[in-house]
Amino acid sequence: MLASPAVMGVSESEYSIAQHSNQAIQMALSRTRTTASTKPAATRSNGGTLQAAKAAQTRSRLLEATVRCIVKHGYANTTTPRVAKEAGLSRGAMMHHFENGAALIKATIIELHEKRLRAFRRAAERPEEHDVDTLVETYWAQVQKPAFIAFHELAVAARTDKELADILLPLQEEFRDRFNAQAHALFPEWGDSPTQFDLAMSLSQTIMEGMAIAVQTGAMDREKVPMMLTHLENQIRAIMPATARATAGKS
Amino acid sequence: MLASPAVMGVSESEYSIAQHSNQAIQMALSRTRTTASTKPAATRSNGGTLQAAKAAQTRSRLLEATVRCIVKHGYANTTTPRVAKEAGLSRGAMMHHFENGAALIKATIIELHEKRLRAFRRAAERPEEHDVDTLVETYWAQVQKPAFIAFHELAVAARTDKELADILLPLQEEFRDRFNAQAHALFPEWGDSPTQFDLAMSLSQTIMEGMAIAVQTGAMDREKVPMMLTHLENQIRAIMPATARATAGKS
DNA sequence: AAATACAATCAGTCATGTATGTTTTTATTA
DNA sequence: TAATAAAAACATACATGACTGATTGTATTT
Repeated sequence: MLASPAVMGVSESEYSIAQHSNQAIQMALSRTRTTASTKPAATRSNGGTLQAAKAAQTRSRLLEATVRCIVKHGYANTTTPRVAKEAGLSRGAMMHHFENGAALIKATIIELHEKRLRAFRRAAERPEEHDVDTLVETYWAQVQKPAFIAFHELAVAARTDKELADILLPLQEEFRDRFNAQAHALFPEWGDSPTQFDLAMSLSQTIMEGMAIAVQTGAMDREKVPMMLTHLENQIRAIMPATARATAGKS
Repeated sequence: MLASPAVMGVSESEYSIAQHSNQAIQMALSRTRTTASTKPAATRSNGGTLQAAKAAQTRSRLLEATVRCIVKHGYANTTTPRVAKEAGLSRGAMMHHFENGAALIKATIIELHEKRLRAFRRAAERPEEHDVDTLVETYWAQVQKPAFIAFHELAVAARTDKELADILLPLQEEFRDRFNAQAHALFPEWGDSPTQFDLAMSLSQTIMEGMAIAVQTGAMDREKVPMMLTHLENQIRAIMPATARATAGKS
């Protein structure tokens, strides 16, 4: 709706730059290739052949470019030419790896989803940082990263885009479930208080995700964040069952 | 990006229906006109002339249609032909009232902004309903209405759209200020506890707005809403200064 | 040589802004 | 007061630019 044509049109020179950087990447890849033949397992993760490795790398570059585009320009302005440019590839080459835009988006969503779950798992694998404060700050850091921003951008778009919703909603449900499972593993002490646990989890997610969006969209001042996080931490400790308070609480 | 061309094309018949309903409205307006000449102040709110009333009505129809489009199809798919169709008007007629898409969006934002503030003021003007529970439920009802959904849709789009941001961000700041002023008027008892007041306000907005978005986008189950609202209400009462607890609290 | 990665080009569709008609309302005056 | 010119509301048509999917062509790998 509100997009001035002059701004939309990308200059020819910019395209050339992209093409140029593309060639640079190609050269770098060629060099990698010659050395890679001696250690196949490292780069040849997929089919074992060189082309497969190249394809996998290009695919991954495209997915990363898609996420960058969504974060920088929004989902609506993430067009196939733009992603190709961002990846330093021609659109034709891109269409070779993903038969259409929908395929690219779908692959990106799945990749994003797994990225978020991996990040969450890594956080869980640090038993020395299982106190409430650290976990809150860790999740707060997460919701400010590109993966979450892109995910929210997609979630908003999916509200009015059935095709997107069909891909995204099942994944969101899976994320919620796995998120909950991880959280249970993190806090075995809450096992006998499922209601409180549920409240603490919902509260954490709502406040931190809501705040991240509010700050991103200018609905809230950044200055209020520390106050809110501190309050949330205290709240979680207050909700916590007395048995757990000794192990995970600090206050 | 992900929009199948077949779905995008709107059938001819739908357009005809819009045209027809348009004529119906015109006829209704004509009838109003003959009677309106006896009581000019009612319908001729603007310049006093009949055309002015007609223009105002059409303008308002266009703004409402824009909001409906944003809510139904998302900001990105809110195109000028779509809005015109939704309003039952030709695109040319629409361009007569708003010289371009930007003007329409800007007017819509201002209208939305004032609508939200009016709704908030109405809530404030009921001294009999100034207890915490009622206020929370009132605001919760607000953030589920089209005005808030559209506003969020615009806020997300503005993150990556400078032109939109230039219109929206100043208005958002104004909204925050007016919102705060209204809230102060609502709770004079908190006057001597600005820090607590700030926390209670931020908490309320973050939780309810965040939850509304989360529910809308499928990130959260609707079932968890009552639990969260109850908790928020209790929280506000806990944060409240002791002097106020007697008047506005229910415990 | 067959297949795969990649590039370039084309036709179709849609949105945007603008220019040009048509009808209705308002103002003016005979 | 009836006729009419000016203005405003509304409709239609056109030119431009962008994205999409598809086709065709080239170089590299197997």
